[in-house]
Amino acid sequence: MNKKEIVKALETIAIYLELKGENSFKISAYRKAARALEEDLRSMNQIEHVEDLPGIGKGTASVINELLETGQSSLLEELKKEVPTGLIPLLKLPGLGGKKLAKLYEQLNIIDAKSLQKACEENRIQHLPGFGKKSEEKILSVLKDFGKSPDRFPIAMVIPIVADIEQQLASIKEIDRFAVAGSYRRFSETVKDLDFVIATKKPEVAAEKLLKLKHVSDVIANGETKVSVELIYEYPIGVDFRLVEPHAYATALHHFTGSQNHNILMRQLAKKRGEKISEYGIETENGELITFESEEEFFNHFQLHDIPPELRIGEKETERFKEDVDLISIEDIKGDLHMHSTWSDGANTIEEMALAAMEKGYEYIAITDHSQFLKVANGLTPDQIKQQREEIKRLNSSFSNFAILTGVEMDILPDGTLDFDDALLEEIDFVIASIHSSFSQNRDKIMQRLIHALNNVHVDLIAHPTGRLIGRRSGYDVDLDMLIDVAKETKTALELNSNPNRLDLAPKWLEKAQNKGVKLVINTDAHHELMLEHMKYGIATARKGWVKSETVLNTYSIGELRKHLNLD
DNA sequence: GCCGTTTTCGGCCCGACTGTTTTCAGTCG
Repeated sequence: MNKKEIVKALETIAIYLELKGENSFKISAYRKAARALEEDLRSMNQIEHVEDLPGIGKGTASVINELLETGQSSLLEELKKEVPTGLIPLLKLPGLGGKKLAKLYEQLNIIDAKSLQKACEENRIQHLPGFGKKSEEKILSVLKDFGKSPDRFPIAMVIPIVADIEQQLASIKEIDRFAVAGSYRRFSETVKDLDFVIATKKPEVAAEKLLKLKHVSDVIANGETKVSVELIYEYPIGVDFRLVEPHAYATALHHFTGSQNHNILMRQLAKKRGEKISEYGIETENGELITFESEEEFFNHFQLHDIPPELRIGEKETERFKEDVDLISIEDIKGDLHMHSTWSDGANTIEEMALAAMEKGYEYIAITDHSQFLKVANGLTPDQIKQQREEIKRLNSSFSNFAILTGVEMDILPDGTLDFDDALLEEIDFVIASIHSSFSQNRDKIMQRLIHALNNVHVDLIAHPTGRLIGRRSGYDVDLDMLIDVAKETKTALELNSNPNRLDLAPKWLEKAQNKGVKLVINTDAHHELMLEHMKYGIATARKGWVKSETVLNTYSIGELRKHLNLD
């Protein structure tokens, strides 16, 4: 059994224990053990004694060892016999947790959604202790929408929603300051709901106005400090607003940004010092409440450097940020090396793209229109590439302190060959190779295609290496460890595509690539001048992978870049 | 179930809201 399967088994055990209404610390012990395994970089056969990992003790170690030896867990098998499988999806219903479901199973023999609905309709639930008429009505109503809308939303889908909410919040005059928090602020790939922290001296008035926001379809909670609503855009999405007094804004923002596990780490840290963290501030031993102007000051209080939201994952950040951590930031970016113009499927001319890039303070861009194979995107023929070079030459002569590199995003064809021959590629400043076809080929064939491209001396970059679209398609079957190794051998860079639908490569692989000495390029793949703005999403993703600016080619000055690409 | 410079028992992050109670359990983040 491999690590992934063991982690899955431990998590499944935790779910079953939850459904039995077990002690919550016991449940989280199994989850902790699963996390401990996941975080350890070694594979199962490289770990000699699992018990040595923090968070794994006698009990969970014996489960792990049994899984390793027999491929089964007697505990899990036993639990499966005791607890009906149909209860598991019901844990996702809002308002129903393990304890309540355990009660429903024991008292009314409810084993799945169907029997739960029946019991509600027959009014058998309202008589149970701890339940009432309202609980019954609520369960019926959540059952109705069960499974209708997606579990989590891809980040790209909620970006415009957040912008819309922010715009409305800005117009409420009782709100002093506000910010989006939660997994959106941490820039997770997908988010379940949205959180906003609001500083106000008039919480009642502000709360009232929040209930009148556009798209509000339901009010989930309406308290003094928390307003929870459902908004309907394409799908219904939950939005929590937390109202705090202005002086508590920084600690509240930290608290509601999370992650949950990051907060636990911070609170454990505080506890060791005899202090207590809550959203309202830090309570010292003598009962004094300290608040802060900024999150940075809050972290400094614990002798930590400012931990950016993207890295608040609850793993090693409280250790690593004892020191100053060198991470890439948006100011380091000096150019963008993947974008399209009206020559293929872009919306703006080359000149417009260049002007927009200058506006952002860049030193250079590369124009990388599609190659001839990609007919749907109006891919360029060799002749057109040559004509385009003339236009770029003309434009360059009119610029001072800015350069356009000639480029192409060349298709790696289904048979593994490249769309242009070497003689043409030789003349192009920046050559990107990428896959846009035959996604369903097996791993061997996909790797054969990628490796052929990597081995071509003219290819400078592999774009969106996995082809994934977050929440929509998983991409083609790439052996990423092998891709990284071959990229290192051939001195080819790998792309971090900043388009929020892609974010490809993902942070874990960026970290691996950087550790192996592979260079990265963070590009927007803009098809419109406004999409040059997507760079910030790439930066956030890079920071999640602990990427340093020296790893990233488009932090180089134009001189350094030309030298690296052997253009002079 | 895990853990230990308040150690082998008794804690385990902390608080808001709801719906049930009549002081609190369960759920959620």
